[in-house]
Amino acid sequence: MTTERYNPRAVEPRWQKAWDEAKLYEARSDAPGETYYVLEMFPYPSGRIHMGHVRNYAMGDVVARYKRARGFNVLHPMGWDAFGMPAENAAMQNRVHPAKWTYENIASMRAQLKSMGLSLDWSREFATCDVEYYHRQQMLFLDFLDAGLAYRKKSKVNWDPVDMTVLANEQVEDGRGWRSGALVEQRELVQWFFKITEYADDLLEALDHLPNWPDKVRLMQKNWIGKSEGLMVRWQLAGGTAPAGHDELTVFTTRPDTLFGASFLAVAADHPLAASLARNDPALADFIAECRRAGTSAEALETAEKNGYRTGVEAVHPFDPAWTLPVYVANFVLMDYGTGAIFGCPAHDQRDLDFARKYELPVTPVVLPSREDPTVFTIYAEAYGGDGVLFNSRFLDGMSPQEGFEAVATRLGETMLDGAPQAVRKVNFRLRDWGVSRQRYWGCPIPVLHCETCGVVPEARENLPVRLPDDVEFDKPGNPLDRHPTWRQATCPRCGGGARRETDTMDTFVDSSWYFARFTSPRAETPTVPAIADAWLPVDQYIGGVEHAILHLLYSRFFVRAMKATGHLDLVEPFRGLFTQGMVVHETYKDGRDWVPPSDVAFKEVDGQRQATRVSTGAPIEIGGIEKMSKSKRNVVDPEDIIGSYGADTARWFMLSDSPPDRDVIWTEAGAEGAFRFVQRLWRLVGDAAPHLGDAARPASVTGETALAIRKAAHRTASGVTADIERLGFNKAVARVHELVNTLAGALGDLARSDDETKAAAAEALEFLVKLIAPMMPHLAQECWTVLGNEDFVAARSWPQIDEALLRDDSVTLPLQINGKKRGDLTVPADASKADIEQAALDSQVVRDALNGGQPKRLVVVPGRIVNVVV
RNA sequence: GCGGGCGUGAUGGAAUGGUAGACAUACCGGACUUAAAAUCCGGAGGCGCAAGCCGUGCGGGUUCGAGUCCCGCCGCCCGUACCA
Repeated sequence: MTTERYNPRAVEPRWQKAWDEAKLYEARSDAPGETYYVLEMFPYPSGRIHMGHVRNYAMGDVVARYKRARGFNVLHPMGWDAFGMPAENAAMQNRVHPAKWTYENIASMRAQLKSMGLSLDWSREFATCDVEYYHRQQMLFLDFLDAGLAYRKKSKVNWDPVDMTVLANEQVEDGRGWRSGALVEQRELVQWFFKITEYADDLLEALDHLPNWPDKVRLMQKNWIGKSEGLMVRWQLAGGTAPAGHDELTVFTTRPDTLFGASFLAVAADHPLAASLARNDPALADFIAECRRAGTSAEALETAEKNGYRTGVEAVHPFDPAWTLPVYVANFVLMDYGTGAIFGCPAHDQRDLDFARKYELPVTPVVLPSREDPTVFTIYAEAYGGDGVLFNSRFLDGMSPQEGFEAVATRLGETMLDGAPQAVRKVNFRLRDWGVSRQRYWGCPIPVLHCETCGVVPEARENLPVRLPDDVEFDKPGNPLDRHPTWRQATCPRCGGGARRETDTMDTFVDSSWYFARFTSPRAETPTVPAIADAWLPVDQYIGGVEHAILHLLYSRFFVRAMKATGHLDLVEPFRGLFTQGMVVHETYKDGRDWVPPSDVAFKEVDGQRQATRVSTGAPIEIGGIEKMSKSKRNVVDPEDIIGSYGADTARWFMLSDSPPDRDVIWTEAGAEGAFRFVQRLWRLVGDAAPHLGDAARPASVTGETALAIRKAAHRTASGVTADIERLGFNKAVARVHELVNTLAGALGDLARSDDETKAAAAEALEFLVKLIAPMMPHLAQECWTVLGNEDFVAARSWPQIDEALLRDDSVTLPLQINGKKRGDLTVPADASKADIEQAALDSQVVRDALNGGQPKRLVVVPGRIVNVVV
């Protein structure tokens, strides 16, 4: 009778091996069923998986297994985002070749992932540093080059002096390199770019057609692309005040309606006008130099005082030749946005207002908020950025800002200056082209050559791949490819003369921008097989961390557009559904100034207070905040330890329990133990019941009360779990399974002496239970499945068939409220009419007491929900 | 600054505008045990002997009915920033 303890250490590897041998999870594009592509963001092979991976892949695996059970033809692959700096750092520190380091890491992480029992198609595995992969990436690069989507230009770049490489704007955070944390310098270099701005509008527009993306991510992308519609306005510079060659100044504005509130113009320190003026003005030259210095330091940006230098140049107002405004050089104007020049309207822009107050410039309000008196409305310390009616604005008076915008655009558009309109409409984007050149070794070589006679020449396609040389030294900082004795020497495919190889490699974000497409034909000679890619893509459900909300997702969205333009697939968006999961966090512990790992901390309860001591020394421990697991805080729990002691199913179950998947989950030892206890409890339930189920035929309908209750519980749980998984509400699905187990544990206690009908209901309920947990705890489910007398894989079986009739009750108990407060229950037949329920309510004792013989003021009946009597 | 999200028991969290606190963790009591662990049964928002009253950050509002919707505050978290 007593079931033996479930031993995951024996069971889990056994089934993993069996699944492997059966090739259970290998996907075929010609298999029956509608395709479904589930993908979790592939890992960087750092060497060990962490709890964040466990959570991410557990979620994806639930979706994959669930969809498979629903009859979908599921693709669920895994690979490695394997190029990047850490491998080179390891090479420099430990004198190990990046390739060796990377592939060894991959081997150990693959073993760790396999111990999780994920339903992955490992036959499609690749690493982005495999030559077979970066070969195809080079093919894509050449196609992009042909299509004008890749190009070279000299540009000011963000130079990371520690990593000795260029960074994209996206990779600079607060003026520091995203990886090294070093202050970024500006340098002029010739770089390779992808023309992501070509699709700026489309990338923005298409966000509205991604309903299965989190609003948050769509918004972040929208802000990043930063579209603004405005006017390029040409201002004449007053004769005699401006240097030769500067007759006018063009300004970009999104608020031409506030033109009559303008009180100054300002140009960036790098603006050509500023440069011209500085030649004869040492004080201005000093000011500009100071701006540049401040511009590169992050602290200066933080404190950000608005500083300006009055140049003496005067600009003529576009609508009034007699009205001139001073032109400043200002530290807050950016050369690389718009035209590098602005007009300031202090009343309606806080930054302009701060500037105007500092330099005592006029502040004229031109937008009147509703219900304000135009004769007294005054701007004090805060600019007014809201809507209203234009005033103090001559011919614009009385218009809305939108009407004002149009009126100014029209009038200035018709005003000709030197044969060109004084203003034209212009759409500006914050988004810049994507600089992909990296001065690193461990990346995909850019397949071009520099020929002395032909210039920049793409490598011939038949000469691909351009392989990374193995024999490189990492004893000095910088790019080892530059120092390689022979690798750079090549032959120009155009003229046959000597040429020098490009030594830049591609940003590793390029590698991850199309891997999801490669998974559809991972061994193809071409980057994709379009027909197959189009059959699988887009990815139906993509799951990963929100930290990739902008960069990786935006680059991938660009890539499918560029790949479509070059004929590699026919796709609008890469990811139909996106889910961003929360982090795994853990308490921190401190012994004095030292961080202490959780494994070295023991707890006890003293007077209701949790106290901690250090196991190794007995020292008292201070319990700190709950933070993201990190090496520096030492609050890391190693999945391998957890899987080794509790098993993969326990780790998976705990990761799915309790916390909503988009929020952070706190890893606790108690929580893990609780999950393990549940594993054992479920195992006992199935094991104890299995011998008594017999082969009782499953009746079409049941009459016994217990049997019916069992069936209802099973079908209702199945229905609820189905809905929860569809919405990725894993924590709720877990709660429902708990409920079912609680119910069954009570109902099946005396199964040996039950009638056949009850035994049959129990058999069905246990089958349901096992199928419902199978996506989350596949090993336990399979072991239970076997105990229930099955010889096949539960993972290959279909999802429980739900009998809708069992979801309904014959009678329902409604809460009975008096004046909105619950005063009793009312049990009525499920099909009772509204009138019947009303009558039943009026007949009830509580209502009669409350009415005291009178009539109710109102009677609210929501069938199936509630009854409310207002007296 | 701007944008977004969130505030519910001791804790993680449930709750299409309809019985607030499902489920779990921790806790308390009981059974089993020489004992402990495991397991099983039971308890539990607060106040109150009870009837009952009060309870979802605070203050208003809409509604028969508000954790949920609206307005105004407070607090925390995340993203982002001289973007004209």
